[in-house]
Amino acid sequence: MATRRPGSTRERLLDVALDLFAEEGFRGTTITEVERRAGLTPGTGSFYRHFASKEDLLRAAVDREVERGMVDVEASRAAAPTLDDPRAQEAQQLELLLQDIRRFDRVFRLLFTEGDRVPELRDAITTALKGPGDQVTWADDPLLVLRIVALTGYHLLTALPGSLVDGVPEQDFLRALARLEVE
Amino acid sequence: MATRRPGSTRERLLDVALDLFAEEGFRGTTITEVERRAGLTPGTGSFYRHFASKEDLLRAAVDREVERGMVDVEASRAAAPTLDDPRAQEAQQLELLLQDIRRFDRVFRLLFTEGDRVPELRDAITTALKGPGDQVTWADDPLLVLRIVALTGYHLLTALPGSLVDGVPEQDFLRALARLEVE
DNA sequence: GTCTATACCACGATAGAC
DNA sequence: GTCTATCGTGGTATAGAC
Repeated sequence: MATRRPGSTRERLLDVALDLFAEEGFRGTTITEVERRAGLTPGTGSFYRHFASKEDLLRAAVDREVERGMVDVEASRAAAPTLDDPRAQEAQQLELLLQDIRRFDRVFRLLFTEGDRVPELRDAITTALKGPGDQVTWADDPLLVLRIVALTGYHLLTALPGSLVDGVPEQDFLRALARLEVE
Repeated sequence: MATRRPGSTRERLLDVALDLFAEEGFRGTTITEVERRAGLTPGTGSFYRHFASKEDLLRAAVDREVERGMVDVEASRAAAPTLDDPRAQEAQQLELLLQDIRRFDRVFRLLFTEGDRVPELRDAITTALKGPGDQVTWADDPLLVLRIVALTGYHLLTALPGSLVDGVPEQDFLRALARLEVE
């Protein structure tokens, strides 16, 4: 071992793998770099004592992240105070939704870049992300769908310096979204 | 030459490069595949008679695409009929904006995936995309910014089967966007 | 301007000592 | 469970004949 870091080696491998896959893409991520960041000697195949292949690592990392993310989303809902004012309630809902989107940022990026290459990945994520019971549909609530779509666009554009939403305070954007109405 | 295709070899190389880079990413794209699709014998270095390196190809492909895109955007504006009804005008504006976003789809994806790796790429695209005179800002027109952000989200989510906007007809979405008002 | 051939290296993966 | 050493593959790039 080189730098001792918290968690089992397997867990550390999953941690760094998700970061790397999301930032560099599947092909852009090298096992050597994964080993390095996990505190193993880079270039040695120590990695393969924990996972069968690079693809195996990708699947395991995404699986764990989706599960964790869903737990977090549920927890944030449970922890949110119940508000009387329907306006405040709506504002809170938007804030939570943006939180959710951000929570799934890495898995989301992976979905865009590697979704076609690993179809089961796409299926696993999309079915997980919309959850079992509380499906939002365009037919039921177009305004809500529109808001989520806008939040997604906001989140993605925020990652691009120099884009439209550069310097738009989050609170302002959320407030504008909350005040939208279909005329 | 294998399959004779229109345009000079250099142009064909740029064509296929943009597709491949956008779909497979920079590292996921191989010179061999570029050669194959351009009608050259794969695996031979014929490519290098036209470009100095793979990075050179990326820059050239993006440069050409941004220039072409801007021409197309201007042309679509010039070709659009002038409408009297302000409602119809707004609807038309949204349709044109969605067209623009789609026009830049490949360059947009590249911006997301390779923006950090090639910073000048990001700068070139972002400055080009907002154009010189007609900058839209949050302070000036928040509703318009919000609409563009929503269109961007819609465009990106459309690429993901099983997502929220799956099966939402474009016309419905545009109409809803057009009828939005800040209460 | 395209091909043949090849140098060179990075990467995924395995075998085996400790 | 980590290291040393190594194999095989495939990818960027170059030299040179045609």
